[in-house]
Amino acid sequence: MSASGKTRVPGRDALRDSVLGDDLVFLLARANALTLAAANAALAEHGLKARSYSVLALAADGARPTQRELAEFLHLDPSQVVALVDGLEQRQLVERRTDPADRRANVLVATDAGRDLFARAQQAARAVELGLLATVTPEEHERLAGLLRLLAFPD
Amino acid sequence: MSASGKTRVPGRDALRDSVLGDDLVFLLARANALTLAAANAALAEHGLKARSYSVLALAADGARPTQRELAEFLHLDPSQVVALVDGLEQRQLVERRTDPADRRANVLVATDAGRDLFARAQQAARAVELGLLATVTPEEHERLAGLLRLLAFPD
DNA sequence: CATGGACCGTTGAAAATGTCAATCATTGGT
DNA sequence: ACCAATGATTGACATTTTCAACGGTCCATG
Repeated sequence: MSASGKTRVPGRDALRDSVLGDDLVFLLARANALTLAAANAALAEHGLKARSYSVLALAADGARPTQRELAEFLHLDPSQVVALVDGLEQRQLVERRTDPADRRANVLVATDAGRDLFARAQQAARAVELGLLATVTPEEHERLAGLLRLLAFPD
Repeated sequence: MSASGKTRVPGRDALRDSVLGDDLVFLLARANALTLAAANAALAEHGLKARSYSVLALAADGARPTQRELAEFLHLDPSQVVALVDGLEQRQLVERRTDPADRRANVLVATDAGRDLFARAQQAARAVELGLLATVTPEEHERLAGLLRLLAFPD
């Protein structure tokens, strides 16, 4: 062989060096897909997916979000939140409490069991995240999170 | 008022400061959703979505990818690639050529019209990307791309 | 050179997600 | 007291994802 010590499959990495290799939207989509798959796999043993994990997380740390707020924050349709909360409530991980300040709204609160499960699931989630970024310094890890926050919450 | 000069809606940003605010998987999902929506909106005037744009991009820069390679690279099921290519081929933006080296495989090539459209769409796509990261230095922009590549292509 | 297992693209169906409109109960402004 | 606006819910519909099966082609064996 000629040039360098690269271990690249011919067809595959010609694509990686193509126009899309610099396309942020594409990189984001692909990174998200892989990352999501890893997270779902890790959360499966707790009976959760990334979605239900997120809802449980927000219920578990006492923010007392309404379903509307959940929908906005998770970028979901309110009807999807209904289904998600239904699932968690049936498993007694979470309770709907009508907001005393606005009786149309339901506020989400985690049960003890919910907090327990979340604590365990969170460990798994953190392990995945560290595994994904194992090759990167903690500073870069945090920098990535910061830049993603900019994209995720454009004020 | 009391503490700081923050302009935060009470309910909304309590969530942002919750556990999920540091969760890479969540940030990635949300950033991806917003970014994808912006890209789709911008590409719509060219009759494309992020998906078809990606396929067209890979066909247009002469990498001559097979559909299998496309599927792997775009993290899609081969059957989805069929539909995507069907659409582009019907619009005469792309051609299927059976790979002379392996007559099972189709190689994708952009037509002149396809390259033209891609050139225009690419400008729109770049504008979106710059708009999304307008508040960030070019160095940080590139750093973000680099970190996302790590997640998107874990070798 | 014949054969069989693996691979490519295609099809079709099933499951999961995303999107939307209509409804009921409640709220808050006038 | 009224009425437009809002939160949750339901049900319908479109889109996306995932999977299994198939015909055509390749290639490593015998």
